[in-house]
Amino acid sequence: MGKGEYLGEFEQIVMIALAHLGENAYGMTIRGEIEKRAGRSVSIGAVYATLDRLERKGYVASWLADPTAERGGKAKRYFSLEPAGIIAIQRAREMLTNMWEGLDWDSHMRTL
Amino acid sequence: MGKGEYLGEFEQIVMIALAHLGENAYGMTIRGEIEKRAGRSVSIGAVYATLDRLERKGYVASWLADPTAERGGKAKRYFSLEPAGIIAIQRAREMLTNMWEGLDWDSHMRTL
DNA sequence: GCTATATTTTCTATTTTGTAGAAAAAGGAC
DNA sequence: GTCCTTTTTCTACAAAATAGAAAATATAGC
Repeated sequence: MGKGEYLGEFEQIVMIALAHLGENAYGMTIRGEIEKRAGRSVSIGAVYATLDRLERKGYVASWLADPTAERGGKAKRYFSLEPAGIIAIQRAREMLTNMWEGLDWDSHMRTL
Repeated sequence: MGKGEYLGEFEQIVMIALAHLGENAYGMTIRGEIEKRAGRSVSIGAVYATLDRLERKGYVASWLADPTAERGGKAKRYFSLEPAGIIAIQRAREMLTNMWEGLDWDSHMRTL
């Protein structure tokens, strides 16, 4: 895609989920947030692969947390939005808004 | 992607452009509409590749027109949205709306 | 008819995204 | 130490995005 200039569909979804979760964003909660809001099941592998790509692009940051004493398990890796990521997701949103703007959608509804 | 269950980012853009253009949607005008609204330059190859994919999925239909006497050139291939396409693009829009809904975006603006 | 020119679509190749799911880590409980 | 539980890693592959040169094909002029 040129050089990854624009956010893909799933990348957008992941970033918005991150924004909603705030301090509590890590693999499993991110996946849950997406399933809840988008009403769409996603594999955990898809979430991490996307998160890794987003991190490489400088849109999100991650760090390992100390293991909490909740009940065992590997340490969580938390994620947060980086300034560049916030700009990117805003841009993606605006672009879509501009695309939809002024559409006389009803004229297409006849076909339904 | 499962089995192409969801629309990709550019697929959405192309379909919305199609909706705006109505009767006058063919390769070149679609590309122009995207550049105008999304403010993003796209190669003609990207447009057609996406249109072909969308047609294979049954989201858009296309047909060759008689060559108009405007000034030579190959016959135009017009495109239009199919009912299934309209449903798909609506769904994609709703999904994104649900993702954005209720986001306390300001709390993230601090970083900017 | 031939040539130049304009318009639009095709084709080919490659990179980036999207996706799944099994395997690996690693801490707590007993 | 062995067995759960939670979470991340890894591997492999399918689909989407993208570019741009090449091919088609019609009109105009001579």
